[in-house]
Amino acid sequence: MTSDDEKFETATAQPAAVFARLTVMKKRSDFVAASKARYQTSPSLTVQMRDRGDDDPAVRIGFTCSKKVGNAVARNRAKRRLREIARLDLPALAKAGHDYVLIGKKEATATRDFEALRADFAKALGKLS
RNA sequence: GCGGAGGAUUGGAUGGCCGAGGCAGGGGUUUUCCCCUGUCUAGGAAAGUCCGGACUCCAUCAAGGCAUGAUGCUGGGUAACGCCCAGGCAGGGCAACCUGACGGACAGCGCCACAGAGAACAGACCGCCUUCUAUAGGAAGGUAAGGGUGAAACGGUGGAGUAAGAGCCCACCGCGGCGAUGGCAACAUCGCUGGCAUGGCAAGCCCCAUCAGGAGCAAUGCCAAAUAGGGGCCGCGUGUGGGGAACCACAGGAUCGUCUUGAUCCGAGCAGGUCCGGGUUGGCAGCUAGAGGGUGUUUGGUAACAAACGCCUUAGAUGAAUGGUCAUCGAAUUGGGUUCGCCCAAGGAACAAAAUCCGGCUUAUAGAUCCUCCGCGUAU
RNA sequence: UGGGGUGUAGCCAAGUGGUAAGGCAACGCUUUUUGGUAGCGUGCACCGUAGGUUCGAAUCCUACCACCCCAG
Repeated sequence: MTSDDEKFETATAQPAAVFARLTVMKKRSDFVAASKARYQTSPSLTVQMRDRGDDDPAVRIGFTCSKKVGNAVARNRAKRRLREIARLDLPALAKAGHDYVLIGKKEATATRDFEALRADFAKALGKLS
Protein backbone atom coordinates (compact mmCIF):
# COMPACT_ATOMS: atom_id res chain seq x y z
CA MET A 1 0.00 0.00 0.00
CA THR A 2 1.49 3.36 -1.03
CA SER A 3 1.43 6.69 0.75
CA ASP A 4 -0.96 8.15 -1.84
CA ASP A 5 -3.49 5.50 -0.94
CA GLU A 6 -3.14 6.34 2.72
CA LYS A 7 -4.06 9.95 2.12
CA PHE A 8 -6.99 8.88 0.02
CA GLU A 9 -8.28 6.59 2.74
CA THR A 10 -8.09 9.07 5.56
CA ALA A 11 -9.67 11.79 3.41
CA THR A 12 -12.78 9.84 2.52
CA ALA A 13 -14.49 7.45 4.86
CA GLN A 14 -12.88 6.61 8.17
CA PRO A 15 -12.95 8.67 11.40
CA ALA A 16 -9.74 10.44 12.29
CA ALA A 17 -8.81 8.12 15.15
CA VAL A 18 -8.96 5.17 12.81
CA PHE A 19 -6.23 5.46 10.20
CA ALA A 20 -6.27 2.98 7.39
CA ARG A 21 -8.49 -0.02 6.84
CA LEU A 22 -7.17 -3.28 8.12
CA THR A 23 -4.85 -5.21 5.85
CA VAL A 24 -4.35 -8.93 6.21
CA MET A 25 -0.91 -10.41 6.58
CA LYS A 26 -0.12 -13.28 4.23
CA LYS A 27 3.64 -13.78 4.40
CA ARG A 28 5.11 -16.40 6.62
CA SER A 29 8.01 -14.12 7.57
CA ASP A 30 5.60 -11.58 9.10
CA PHE A 31 4.11 -14.26 11.33
CA VAL A 32 7.54 -15.44 12.43
CA ALA A 33 8.49 -11.87 13.35
CA ALA A 34 5.28 -11.38 15.33
CA SER A 35 5.80 -14.58 17.25
CA LYS A 36 9.04 -13.17 18.66
CA ALA A 37 7.31 -10.00 19.93
CA ARG A 38 5.12 -9.41 23.01
CA TYR A 39 2.06 -11.59 23.53
CA GLN A 40 -0.86 -11.87 25.91
CA THR A 41 -2.89 -15.00 26.63
CA SER A 42 -6.53 -15.12 27.64
CA PRO A 43 -8.90 -18.06 28.20
CA SER A 44 -10.13 -18.12 24.62
CA LEU A 45 -7.31 -16.72 22.49
CA THR A 46 -3.73 -15.47 22.31
CA VAL A 47 -2.80 -12.03 20.91
CA GLN A 48 0.63 -11.10 19.62
CA MET A 49 1.55 -7.45 18.97
CA ARG A 50 4.63 -6.17 17.15
CA ASP A 51 5.71 -2.60 16.44
CA ARG A 52 7.02 -2.70 12.89
CA GLY A 53 9.10 0.44 13.44
CA ASP A 54 8.59 1.86 9.95
CA ASP A 55 6.77 5.06 8.98
CA ASP A 56 3.69 3.29 7.63
CA PRO A 57 0.85 3.84 10.14
CA ALA A 58 -1.24 0.94 8.77
CA VAL A 59 -2.41 -1.78 11.14
CA ARG A 60 -2.00 -5.32 9.87
CA ILE A 61 -3.79 -8.34 11.20
CA GLY A 62 -3.17 -12.07 10.92
CA PHE A 63 -4.95 -15.19 12.13
CA THR A 64 -3.48 -18.54 13.12
CA CYS A 65 -5.37 -21.73 13.83
CA SER A 66 -3.07 -24.70 13.84
CA LYS A 67 -4.00 -28.37 13.65
CA LYS A 68 -4.16 -28.40 17.46
CA VAL A 69 -7.45 -26.48 17.24
CA GLY A 70 -9.14 -29.43 15.56
CA ASN A 71 -10.24 -30.60 12.14
CA ALA A 72 -10.91 -28.35 9.18
CA VAL A 73 -14.43 -27.46 10.30
CA ALA A 74 -13.30 -26.42 13.78
CA ARG A 75 -10.35 -24.45 12.42
CA ASN A 76 -12.48 -22.53 9.92
CA ARG A 77 -15.09 -21.70 12.57
CA ALA A 78 -12.48 -20.46 15.04
CA LYS A 79 -10.82 -18.34 12.36
CA ARG A 80 -14.12 -16.74 11.32
CA ARG A 81 -14.97 -15.77 14.91
CA LEU A 82 -11.52 -14.26 15.38
CA ARG A 83 -11.97 -12.31 12.15
CA GLU A 84 -15.33 -11.03 13.36
CA ILE A 85 -14.08 -9.69 16.71
CA ALA A 86 -11.11 -8.08 14.95
CA ARG A 87 -13.43 -6.42 12.46
CA LEU A 88 -15.65 -5.09 15.25
CA ASP A 89 -13.13 -4.00 17.86
CA LEU A 90 -9.63 -3.63 16.44
CA PRO A 91 -10.12 -0.29 14.56
CA ALA A 92 -10.98 1.41 17.85
CA LEU A 93 -8.34 -0.25 20.03
CA ALA A 94 -5.30 -0.78 17.81
CA LYS A 95 -2.16 1.32 17.76
CA ALA A 96 -0.80 2.65 14.49
CA GLY A 97 2.13 0.93 12.83
CA HIS A 98 1.66 -2.37 14.64
CA ASP A 99 1.05 -5.93 13.52
CA TYR A 100 -1.46 -8.05 15.41
CA VAL A 101 -1.72 -11.85 15.26
CA LEU A 102 -4.70 -13.65 16.80
CA ILE A 103 -4.19 -17.30 17.65
CA GLY A 104 -7.10 -19.67 18.18
CA LYS A 105 -7.29 -22.17 21.03
CA LYS A 106 -8.67 -25.66 21.07
CA GLU A 107 -12.39 -25.86 21.99
CA ALA A 108 -12.50 -22.40 23.66
CA THR A 109 -12.34 -20.14 20.60
CA ALA A 110 -15.17 -21.91 18.81
CA THR A 111 -17.49 -22.43 21.79
CA ARG A 112 -17.02 -19.42 24.08
CA ASP A 113 -19.89 -16.94 24.35
CA PHE A 114 -19.39 -14.20 21.76
CA GLU A 115 -19.52 -11.26 24.16
CA ALA A 116 -17.05 -13.01 26.44
CA LEU A 117 -14.75 -13.55 23.48
CA ARG A 118 -14.85 -9.81 22.70
CA ALA A 119 -14.16 -9.02 26.34
CA ASP A 120 -11.16 -11.38 26.34
CA PHE A 121 -9.80 -9.67 23.26
CA ALA A 122 -10.24 -6.13 24.66
CA LYS A 123 -8.63 -7.13 27.95
CA ALA A 124 -5.64 -8.67 26.21
CA LEU A 125 -5.15 -5.55 24.09
CA GLY A 126 -5.37 -3.38 27.17
CA LYS A 127 -2.62 -5.32 28.90
CA LEU A 128 -0.39 -5.11 25.85
CA SER A 129 -0.63 -1.31 25.47
C1' G B 1 -47.84 -57.21 18.18
C1' C B 2 -42.54 -58.84 18.82
C1' G B 3 -37.94 -59.95 16.39
C1' G B 4 -35.23 -59.64 11.88
C1' A B 5 -33.56 -58.98 6.22
C1' G B 6 -33.04 -55.82 1.85
C1' G B 7 -33.59 -51.05 -0.56
C1' A B 8 -34.63 -45.68 -1.16
C1' U B 9 -34.99 -40.49 0.59
C1' U B 10 -33.49 -36.75 4.05
C1' G B 11 -29.17 -34.61 6.80
C1' G B 12 -32.83 -28.62 11.51
C1' A B 13 -36.65 -24.18 10.11
C1' U B 14 -37.97 -18.72 9.84
C1' G B 15 -36.72 -13.64 10.44
C1' G B 16 -33.69 -8.98 11.93
C1' C B 17 -28.74 -6.59 11.99
C1' C B 18 -23.57 -6.74 10.26
C1' G B 19 -20.03 -8.89 6.79
C1' A B 20 -16.63 -12.17 2.79
C1' G B 21 -15.49 -14.11 -2.36
C1' G B 22 -16.70 -14.75 -7.81
C1' C B 23 -19.33 -12.85 -12.15
C1' A B 24 -22.20 -8.87 -14.82
C1' G B 25 -23.51 -3.67 -15.21
C1' G B 26 -22.76 1.42 -13.61
C1' G B 27 -19.89 5.28 -11.08
C1' G B 28 -15.36 7.81 -8.64
C1' U B 29 -10.91 11.83 -14.57
C1' U B 30 -7.29 6.58 -16.23
C1' U B 31 -4.49 2.24 -13.66
C1' U B 32 -3.86 -0.08 -8.63
C1' C B 33 -7.91 0.82 -5.59
C1' C B 34 -12.77 2.28 -3.77
C1' C B 35 -18.29 2.78 -3.97
C1' C B 36 -23.39 1.28 -5.70
C1' U B 37 -26.93 -2.31 -7.93
C1' G B 38 -28.09 -7.28 -9.45
C1' U B 39 -26.89 -12.38 -9.16
C1' C B 40 -24.44 -17.01 -7.48
C1' U B 41 -21.67 -19.25 -3.30
C1' A B 42 -20.10 -25.86 0.33
C1' G B 43 -21.07 -32.50 0.77
C1' G B 44 -23.39 -37.40 0.97
C1' A B 45 -19.56 -38.61 2.10
C1' A B 46 -16.58 -32.43 -0.23
C1' A B 47 -12.85 -37.15 3.80
C1' G B 48 -9.16 -41.44 3.23
C1' U B 49 -6.10 -41.02 -1.37
C1' C B 50 -7.28 -47.30 -2.38
C1' C B 51 -8.34 -48.15 -7.92
C1' G B 52 -9.90 -46.43 -13.01
C1' G B 53 -9.92 -42.47 -16.63
C1' A B 54 -9.97 -37.35 -18.93
C1' C B 55 -6.23 -33.59 -19.48
C1' U B 56 -0.91 -31.84 -19.61
C1' C B 57 4.19 -32.55 -20.08
C1' C B 58 8.52 -35.89 -20.88
C1' A B 59 10.79 -39.70 -24.68
C1' U B 60 14.20 -38.99 -32.39
C1' C B 61 11.08 -43.69 -32.83
C1' A B 62 9.71 -49.10 -34.75
C1' A B 63 9.44 -54.48 -33.88
C1' G B 64 10.27 -58.57 -30.72
C1' G B 65 11.94 -60.88 -26.11
C1' C B 66 12.83 -60.65 -20.84
C1' A B 67 11.81 -58.45 -16.28
C1' U B 68 8.41 -55.84 -12.95
C1' G B 69 3.47 -54.79 -11.28
C1' A B 70 -1.83 -55.62 -11.28
C1' U B 71 -6.23 -58.59 -12.04
C1' G B 72 -8.20 -63.86 -11.55
C1' C B 73 -15.51 -68.82 -11.53
C1' U B 74 -18.80 -67.53 -16.23
C1' G B 75 -21.48 -64.04 -19.25
C1' G B 76 -22.79 -59.00 -19.82
C1' G B 77 -22.52 -53.35 -18.83
C1' U B 78 -19.04 -49.21 -19.10
C1' A B 79 -14.66 -44.23 -21.74
C1' A B 80 -12.18 -47.45 -18.24
C1' C B 81 -11.73 -50.18 -13.65
C1' G B 82 -9.80 -53.99 -8.71
C1' C B 83 -16.59 -51.01 -10.08
C1' C B 84 -21.82 -52.53 -11.32
C1' C B 85 -25.62 -56.32 -13.02
C1' A B 86 -27.17 -61.42 -13.96
C1' G B 87 -25.93 -66.49 -13.42
C1' G B 88 -22.94 -70.78 -11.37
C1' C B 89 -20.33 -73.07 -7.22
C1' A B 90 -18.95 -73.12 -1.91
C1' G B 91 -20.00 -71.60 3.22
C1' G B 92 -23.54 -69.41 7.05
C1' G B 93 -28.79 -68.64 8.58
C1' C B 94 -35.46 -71.91 10.46
C1' A B 95 -36.18 -68.05 6.61
C1' A B 96 -36.08 -63.24 4.06
C1' C B 97 -31.11 -62.98 2.87
C1' C B 98 -25.81 -62.55 3.67
C1' U B 99 -20.52 -63.74 2.77
C1' G B 100 -16.47 -65.48 -0.62
C1' A B 101 -8.43 -63.05 -3.75
C1' C B 102 -13.58 -68.55 -6.29
C1' G B 103 -7.95 -70.24 -12.40
C1' G B 104 -3.90 -74.25 -11.96
C1' A B 105 -0.98 -78.71 -6.71
C1' C B 106 -0.26 -85.34 -12.71
C1' A B 107 4.76 -78.23 -15.63
C1' G B 108 8.64 -77.74 -12.01
C1' C B 109 10.95 -76.11 -7.24
C1' G B 110 10.21 -75.27 -2.05
C1' C B 111 7.99 -75.74 2.98
C1' C B 112 5.09 -78.90 6.56
C1' A B 113 8.36 -76.73 13.54
C1' C B 114 7.24 -79.76 18.17
C1' A B 115 5.30 -84.62 18.83
C1' G B 116 5.42 -89.23 16.29
C1' A B 117 7.97 -95.62 13.93
C1' G B 118 6.87 -92.79 9.67
C1' A B 119 5.26 -85.92 7.00
C1' A B 120 5.34 -87.66 0.92
C1' C B 121 8.80 -92.22 -5.30
C1' A B 122 6.07 -94.04 1.86
C1' G B 123 7.36 -96.75 5.97
C1' A B 124 7.01 -100.38 10.41
C1' C B 125 7.45 -98.42 17.22
C1' C B 126 3.65 -101.26 19.79
C1' G B 127 0.50 -104.94 17.89
C1' C B 128 -1.43 -109.33 14.78
C1' C B 129 0.14 -113.97 12.04
C1' U B 130 3.71 -117.90 10.23
C1' U B 131 8.41 -120.37 10.64
C1' C B 132 13.03 -121.35 13.29
C1' U B 133 15.91 -121.60 17.71
C1' A B 134 14.10 -123.54 22.36
C1' U B 135 11.42 -120.21 26.60
C1' A B 136 14.25 -114.89 25.58
C1' G B 137 12.94 -107.97 26.54
C1' G B 138 15.41 -114.02 20.81
C1' A B 139 15.88 -114.33 15.13
C1' A B 140 13.80 -114.38 10.05
C1' G B 141 9.56 -113.42 7.18
C1' G B 142 4.34 -111.79 6.21
C1' U B 143 0.72 -107.74 7.26
C1' A B 144 -1.09 -102.56 7.47
C1' A B 145 -7.22 -104.00 10.12
C1' G B 146 -6.18 -102.08 15.58
C1' G B 147 -3.10 -98.66 19.29
C1' G B 148 -0.49 -94.18 20.23
C1' U B 149 1.40 -88.81 18.05
C1' G B 150 -0.16 -84.76 15.26
C1' A B 151 -3.41 -79.42 12.11
C1' A B 152 -2.75 -83.37 8.63
C1' A B 153 -1.02 -90.58 8.64
C1' C B 154 -1.60 -92.38 1.58
C1' G B 155 -9.82 -92.92 0.08
C1' G B 156 -14.77 -93.69 3.70
C1' U B 157 -18.77 -97.33 5.46
C1' G B 158 -20.37 -102.35 5.18
C1' G B 159 -19.49 -107.26 3.30
C1' A B 160 -16.67 -111.20 1.27
C1' G B 161 -11.92 -113.17 2.01
C1' U B 162 -7.34 -114.78 4.91
C1' A B 163 -2.45 -117.91 8.83
C1' A B 164 -3.11 -112.68 10.01
C1' G B 165 -4.45 -108.95 6.72
C1' A B 166 -4.96 -105.59 2.59
C1' G B 167 -9.34 -102.03 -3.37
C1' C B 168 -7.02 -108.33 -3.50
C1' C B 169 -12.53 -108.64 -4.71
C1' C B 170 -17.95 -106.73 -4.27
C1' A B 171 -22.05 -102.77 -3.07
C1' C B 172 -22.86 -97.59 -2.05
C1' C B 173 -20.32 -92.83 -1.44
C1' G B 174 -15.93 -89.94 -2.81
C1' C B 175 -12.04 -89.18 -6.75
C1' G B 176 -10.13 -89.32 -12.02
C1' G B 177 -11.25 -90.17 -17.45
C1' C B 178 -14.78 -90.50 -21.59
C1' G B 179 -19.57 -89.70 -23.67
C1' A B 180 -24.74 -87.86 -23.94
C1' U B 181 -28.43 -84.11 -22.64
C1' G B 182 -29.57 -78.84 -20.98
C1' G B 183 -27.01 -74.06 -20.99
C1' C B 184 -23.52 -68.63 -25.05
C1' A B 185 -20.51 -70.16 -20.73
C1' A B 186 -19.22 -71.21 -15.62
C1' C B 187 -21.74 -75.57 -14.45
C1' A B 188 -25.64 -79.27 -13.62
C1' U B 189 -27.92 -84.14 -14.52
C1' C B 190 -27.44 -89.06 -16.43
C1' G B 191 -24.63 -93.20 -18.40
C1' C B 192 -20.12 -95.92 -19.17
C1' U B 193 -15.36 -96.76 -17.40
C1' G B 194 -10.64 -96.72 -14.40
C1' G B 195 -8.51 -98.40 -10.19
C1' C B 196 -7.21 -96.09 -5.61
C1' A B 197 -2.02 -94.67 -8.76
C1' U B 198 -3.35 -88.33 -7.25
C1' G B 199 -2.06 -85.29 1.38
C1' G B 200 -1.97 -79.77 2.41
C1' C B 201 0.05 -74.75 1.37
C1' A B 202 -0.01 -70.92 -4.81
C1' A B 203 -2.62 -63.86 0.57
C1' G B 204 5.57 -69.43 -0.87
C1' C B 205 8.37 -69.16 -5.67
C1' C B 206 5.79 -70.22 -9.85
C1' C B 207 2.52 -71.76 -14.44
C1' C B 208 -1.66 -70.05 -17.49
C1' A B 209 -4.89 -65.99 -19.36
C1' U B 210 -5.66 -60.68 -19.70
C1' C B 211 -3.89 -55.59 -18.95
C1' A B 212 0.00 -51.75 -18.13
C1' G B 213 5.74 -46.32 -21.28
C1' G B 214 6.91 -42.50 -17.12
C1' A B 215 5.43 -38.36 -14.23
C1' G B 216 1.72 -35.47 -12.38
C1' C B 217 -2.59 -29.10 -12.21
C1' A B 218 2.81 -27.64 -6.66
C1' A B 219 1.60 -31.00 -14.24
C1' U B 220 2.42 -27.38 -17.93
C1' G B 221 2.65 -22.54 -20.71
C1' C B 222 3.50 -17.18 -20.34
C1' C B 223 4.94 -12.21 -18.10
C1' A B 224 7.75 -9.02 -14.77
C1' A B 225 11.61 -8.11 -11.11
C1' A B 226 16.22 -9.55 -9.11
C1' U B 227 20.68 -12.54 -9.14
C1' A B 228 24.52 -16.12 -10.33
C1' G B 229 28.14 -17.45 -13.98
C1' G B 230 26.05 -22.84 -15.46
C1' G B 231 24.25 -25.39 -19.82
C1' G B 232 22.58 -26.27 -24.97
C1' C B 233 23.22 -25.30 -30.21
C1' C B 234 26.29 -23.53 -34.41
C1' G B 235 31.42 -23.25 -36.24
C1' C B 236 36.59 -25.27 -36.33
C1' G B 237 37.36 -30.33 -34.90
C1' U B 238 36.80 -36.19 -33.64
C1' G B 239 38.87 -42.74 -29.80
C1' U B 240 41.60 -47.27 -32.32
C1' G B 241 43.16 -49.66 -37.05
C1' G B 242 43.70 -49.11 -42.52
C1' G B 243 44.33 -45.05 -46.09
C1' G B 244 47.67 -39.47 -49.30
C1' A B 245 42.57 -37.94 -48.77
C1' A B 246 37.41 -38.78 -49.31
C1' C B 247 36.08 -42.75 -46.70
C1' C B 248 35.74 -47.84 -44.56
C1' A B 249 35.87 -51.18 -40.33
C1' C B 250 35.82 -51.74 -35.05
C1' A B 251 35.00 -49.91 -30.15
C1' G B 252 32.09 -46.30 -26.87
C1' G B 253 27.78 -43.15 -25.48
C1' A B 254 22.38 -41.30 -26.04
C1' U B 255 17.08 -42.40 -27.55
C1' C B 256 13.32 -42.46 -19.32
C1' G B 257 12.86 -50.67 -16.54
C1' U B 258 16.12 -53.85 -19.43
C1' C B 259 18.10 -56.84 -23.69
C1' U B 260 18.32 -57.85 -29.02
C1' U B 261 17.65 -56.11 -34.04
C1' G B 262 16.94 -51.95 -37.10
C1' A B 263 17.00 -46.63 -37.47
C1' U B 264 18.81 -41.81 -35.94
C1' C B 265 22.12 -38.73 -33.28
C1' C B 266 26.67 -37.59 -30.41
C1' G B 267 32.06 -37.31 -29.36
C1' A B 268 38.90 -34.74 -27.01
C1' G B 269 39.67 -29.59 -27.18
C1' C B 270 38.83 -24.09 -28.44
C1' A B 271 40.54 -17.16 -29.75
C1' G B 272 34.83 -17.60 -31.47
C1' G B 273 29.21 -16.86 -32.69
C1' U B 274 24.30 -17.50 -30.80
C1' C B 275 20.46 -18.96 -27.55
C1' C B 276 18.53 -20.84 -23.00
C1' G B 277 18.00 -20.92 -17.90
C1' G B 278 18.67 -23.58 -12.00
C1' G B 279 17.51 -21.41 -6.73
C1' U B 280 14.28 -16.80 -4.94
C1' U B 281 9.70 -13.32 -5.14
C1' G B 282 5.09 -11.84 -7.43
C1' G B 283 1.32 -12.12 -11.25
C1' C B 284 -1.66 -14.32 -15.53
C1' A B 285 -3.39 -18.66 -18.02
C1' G B 286 -4.54 -23.92 -16.88
C1' C B 287 -9.90 -23.11 -13.85
C1' U B 288 -14.36 -25.10 -14.42
C1' A B 289 -20.56 -26.84 -18.94
C1' G B 290 -17.92 -32.17 -18.15
C1' A B 291 -17.79 -39.85 -20.85
C1' G B 292 -21.93 -33.31 -16.33
C1' G B 293 -25.87 -34.22 -12.69
C1' G B 294 -31.14 -34.64 -11.45
C1' U B 295 -36.03 -35.67 -13.15
C1' G B 296 -40.23 -37.32 -16.43
C1' U B 297 -41.92 -40.12 -20.73
C1' U B 298 -41.07 -43.72 -24.64
C1' U B 299 -38.18 -47.82 -26.78
C1' G B 300 -34.58 -52.17 -26.20
C1' G B 301 -32.78 -55.36 -22.15
C1' U B 302 -34.30 -60.24 -16.51
C1' A B 303 -30.89 -56.36 -14.79
C1' A B 304 -26.63 -53.16 -14.73
C1' C B 305 -27.23 -50.02 -18.72
C1' A B 306 -28.09 -47.77 -23.59
C1' A B 307 -30.84 -44.50 -27.11
C1' A B 308 -34.39 -40.44 -28.16
C1' C B 309 -37.19 -36.19 -26.53
C1' G B 310 -38.81 -32.47 -22.72
C1' C B 311 -37.88 -29.73 -18.13
C1' C B 312 -34.67 -28.11 -14.06
C1' U B 313 -29.80 -27.24 -12.32
C1' U B 314 -24.52 -26.34 -12.76
C1' A B 315 -19.05 -22.87 -6.17
C1' G B 316 -14.27 -21.53 -8.13
C1' A B 317 -11.11 -19.69 -3.12
C1' U B 318 -5.26 -19.51 -3.05
C1' G B 319 -2.76 -17.41 5.11
C1' A B 320 -7.54 -20.06 1.05
C1' A B 321 -14.60 -16.90 0.34
C1' U B 322 -19.25 -19.82 0.83
C1' G B 323 -20.15 -16.54 7.13
C1' G B 324 -20.82 -13.96 12.34
C1' U B 325 -24.44 -12.65 15.86
C1' C B 326 -29.37 -12.09 18.10
C1' A B 327 -34.53 -13.62 18.48
C1' U B 328 -38.56 -17.17 17.73
C1' C B 329 -39.74 -22.32 16.70
C1' G B 330 -37.69 -26.70 17.48
C1' A B 331 -35.67 -33.29 17.02
C1' A B 332 -32.78 -36.69 20.08
C1' U B 333 -32.04 -37.22 25.24
C1' U B 334 -32.94 -36.58 30.75
C1' G B 335 -36.27 -35.77 35.09
C1' G B 336 -41.35 -35.42 37.06
C1' G B 337 -46.67 -36.17 36.46
C1' U B 338 -50.41 -39.15 33.86
C1' U B 339 -57.15 -40.05 32.95
C1' C B 340 -51.70 -43.77 28.72
C1' G B 341 -54.43 -39.37 24.62
C1' C B 342 -50.55 -36.60 26.58
C1' C B 343 -48.76 -32.50 29.91
C1' C B 344 -44.68 -29.68 32.57
C1' A B 345 -39.42 -28.58 33.12
C1' A B 346 -34.30 -29.04 31.52
C1' G B 347 -31.82 -29.48 26.80
C1' G B 348 -30.60 -26.98 22.06
C1' A B 349 -28.86 -30.91 16.45
C1' A B 350 -24.55 -36.37 13.77
C1' C B 351 -20.24 -36.92 10.71
C1' A B 352 -17.59 -33.59 8.12
C1' A B 353 -16.00 -28.54 4.78
C1' A B 354 -14.42 -28.01 -2.15
C1' A B 355 -8.70 -26.92 -4.05
C1' U B 356 -7.98 -29.54 -12.10
C1' C B 357 -12.33 -32.51 -13.31
C1' C B 358 -15.12 -37.12 -13.66
C1' G B 359 -16.57 -42.81 -12.57
C1' G B 360 -16.06 -46.16 -8.42
C1' C B 361 -14.42 -48.29 -3.66
C1' U B 362 -13.53 -47.70 1.56
C1' U B 363 -14.22 -45.34 6.14
C1' A B 364 -17.21 -41.63 9.64
C1' U B 365 -22.38 -40.32 10.59
C1' A B 366 -27.38 -37.85 15.87
C1' G B 367 -31.76 -38.77 14.16
C1' A B 368 -36.33 -38.71 10.83
C1' U B 369 -39.46 -40.80 6.78
C1' C B 370 -41.08 -44.44 3.12
C1' C B 371 -41.34 -49.26 0.38
C1' U B 372 -40.75 -54.65 -0.09
C1' C B 373 -39.89 -59.29 2.26
C1' C B 374 -39.05 -63.31 6.28
C1' G B 375 -39.78 -65.95 11.17
C1' C B 376 -42.71 -66.39 15.66
C1' G B 377 -47.30 -65.27 18.31
C1' U B 378 -52.63 -63.92 18.21
C1' A B 379 -57.38 -63.58 15.54
C1' U B 380 -60.25 -65.17 11.26
C1' U C 1 -3.16 -30.83 -3.47
C1' G C 2 0.04 -34.66 -5.09
C1' G C 3 4.16 -38.14 -4.17
C1' G C 4 7.09 -41.24 -0.68
C1' G C 5 8.31 -43.55 4.05
C1' U C 6 8.05 -45.42 9.28
C1' G C 7 5.35 -47.82 13.56
C1' U C 8 8.71 -54.02 18.07
C1' A C 9 9.98 -52.84 26.37
C1' G C 10 10.73 -46.01 29.28
C1' C C 11 14.82 -44.98 24.95
C1' C C 12 17.88 -47.07 20.69
C1' A C 13 16.93 -51.19 17.98
C1' A C 14 17.72 -56.97 15.55
C1' G C 15 14.29 -60.40 13.84
C1' U C 16 11.30 -62.08 6.29
C1' G C 17 6.23 -68.24 8.72
C1' G C 18 7.70 -72.37 14.16
C1' U C 19 9.04 -70.27 22.22
C1' A C 20 10.59 -62.06 20.12
C1' A C 21 18.03 -61.13 20.17
C1' G C 22 21.16 -57.22 22.11
C1' G C 23 22.49 -52.40 24.29
C1' C C 24 21.14 -48.04 27.40
C1' A C 25 17.90 -46.94 31.39
C1' A C 26 15.20 -49.16 35.99
C1' C C 27 15.35 -52.52 40.32
C1' G C 28 18.04 -56.05 43.64
C1' C C 29 22.73 -58.22 45.42
C1' U C 30 28.34 -58.27 45.86
C1' U C 31 32.97 -55.33 46.11
C1' U C 32 33.90 -50.05 48.83
C1' U C 33 33.92 -46.29 55.21
C1' U C 34 30.33 -43.84 51.52
C1' G C 35 29.46 -42.56 46.32
C1' G C 36 31.20 -43.71 41.49
C1' U C 37 33.43 -47.73 38.66
C1' A C 38 33.33 -53.03 38.06
C1' G C 39 30.81 -57.87 38.50
C1' C C 40 26.30 -61.00 39.06
C1' G C 41 21.12 -61.35 38.72
C1' U C 42 15.77 -59.79 37.94
C1' G C 43 11.62 -57.77 35.69
C1' C C 44 9.78 -54.95 31.59
C1' A C 45 6.45 -56.65 24.66
C1' C C 46 -1.06 -59.34 22.92
C1' C C 47 5.19 -56.44 17.88
C1' G C 48 0.20 -49.19 15.89
C1' U C 49 -5.44 -51.08 15.52
C1' A C 50 -9.06 -54.54 13.34
C1' G C 51 -10.13 -58.52 10.12
C1' G C 52 -8.35 -62.58 6.87
C1' U C 53 -4.87 -66.71 4.71
C1' U C 54 -2.20 -70.87 7.43
C1' C C 55 -2.01 -76.36 11.82
C1' G C 56 0.75 -71.92 13.33
C1' A C 57 1.52 -64.60 11.71
C1' A C 58 5.85 -59.34 14.45
C1' U C 59 6.68 -61.68 9.51
C1' C C 60 2.00 -62.92 4.05
C1' C C 61 -2.82 -60.15 2.36
C1' U C 62 -6.75 -56.29 3.10
C1' A C 63 -8.81 -52.06 5.54
C1' C C 64 -8.09 -48.29 9.12
C1' C C 65 -5.03 -45.05 12.76
C1' A C 66 -0.82 -42.07 14.12
C1' C C 67 3.71 -39.74 12.91
C1' C C 68 7.63 -38.07 9.54
C1' C C 69 9.80 -36.47 4.80
C1' C C 70 9.67 -34.42 -0.32
C1' A C 71 7.70 -30.62 -4.31
C1' G C 72 6.51 -24.84 -7.46
